[in-house]
Amino acid sequence: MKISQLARNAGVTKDTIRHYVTLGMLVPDRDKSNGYQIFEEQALSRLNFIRTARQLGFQLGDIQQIFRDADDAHSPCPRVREMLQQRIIETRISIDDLTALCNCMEASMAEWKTMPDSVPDGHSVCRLIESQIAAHPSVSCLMKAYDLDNEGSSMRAIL
Amino acid sequence: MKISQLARNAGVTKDTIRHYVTLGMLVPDRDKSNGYQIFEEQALSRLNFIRTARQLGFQLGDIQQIFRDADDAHSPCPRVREMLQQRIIETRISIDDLTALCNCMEASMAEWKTMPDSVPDGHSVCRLIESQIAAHPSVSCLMKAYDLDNEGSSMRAIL
DNA sequence: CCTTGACCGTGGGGTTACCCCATGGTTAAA
DNA sequence: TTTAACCATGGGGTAACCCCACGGTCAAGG
Repeated sequence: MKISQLARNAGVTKDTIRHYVTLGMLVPDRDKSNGYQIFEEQALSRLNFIRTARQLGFQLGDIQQIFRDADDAHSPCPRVREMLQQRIIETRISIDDLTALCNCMEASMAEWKTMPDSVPDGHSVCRLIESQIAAHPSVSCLMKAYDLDNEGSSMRAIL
Repeated sequence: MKISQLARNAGVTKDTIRHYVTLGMLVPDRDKSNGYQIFEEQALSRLNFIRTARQLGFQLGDIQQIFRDADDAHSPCPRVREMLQQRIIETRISIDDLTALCNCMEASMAEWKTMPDSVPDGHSVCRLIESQIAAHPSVSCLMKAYDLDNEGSSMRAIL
């Protein structure tokens, strides 16, 4: 199989395949006459594996590690379980962060409903955004979103 | 103010400030004797503005546009309202995507509870992940997460 | 006066998972 | 034989920085 056919079969772009080849995640044979990459059926399984793992939240580095484990005849499964658990935790944090962001944005939109458009002068660029700059600037937005205390010290400890 | 003091006052790194300077978002004076960057009080307001806008989900490119508007004495506010609305939509989509991913990961973890660790052979790398490769591979995971139909044609249209 | 440590600027590479372009060679069909 | 489709390679770009190294500058203590 040449690269275009593999790409079609796997539903990825040629660039993606080339990227995996440079990372050593796919190792094609070469047609000696012209240097073309020749992929076996196994490459398709690998691509399916990679796609599935990526859908599960694994990064390419993780997947490379899994392949290395497998090449050493070690079971990658314990590591896979650990990594997935970690990804779940990270993903939950991302969701919480984005939810806080969304709340923050919606609160701002609501506040802005009653505010006029300002013309910038030397001191002000955009009063809408400036209205959101608070006394404890580094934590104000998240404090709003999370409804934390006024002092914000616990939050600052986290940040 | 020199860069370190500005960084301390604003709660960002020197590299961040340098980054903004190269993007033209901050324009320091120069000490002619040694070339050091000299920042005025206004730079601090700008950094607060940038941080707040970033917390609201704006990208640096958006913020540059806002600054350009303000420099032209146009009110950036209408654009800011539009952009924030768009960011809210995008953020909601991201949250939905991550939630689907999280459901997918948790479903896999649950399925794997009863599965043993496999030793890799020529055909299998990790049976845990391979158990998730489905008949319609490009949509299987999202289909599960969204509980879509078996055929998956509508999903494929989206992808 | 000299040393030492903290500061400064510049330039370059790295991160993630690719995408896009240009160049030049190859192949298969008409 | 032309021509369109394919191939490899190399390089640059994405977002928002972080980190390192090199070499110059400055201020305080001995």
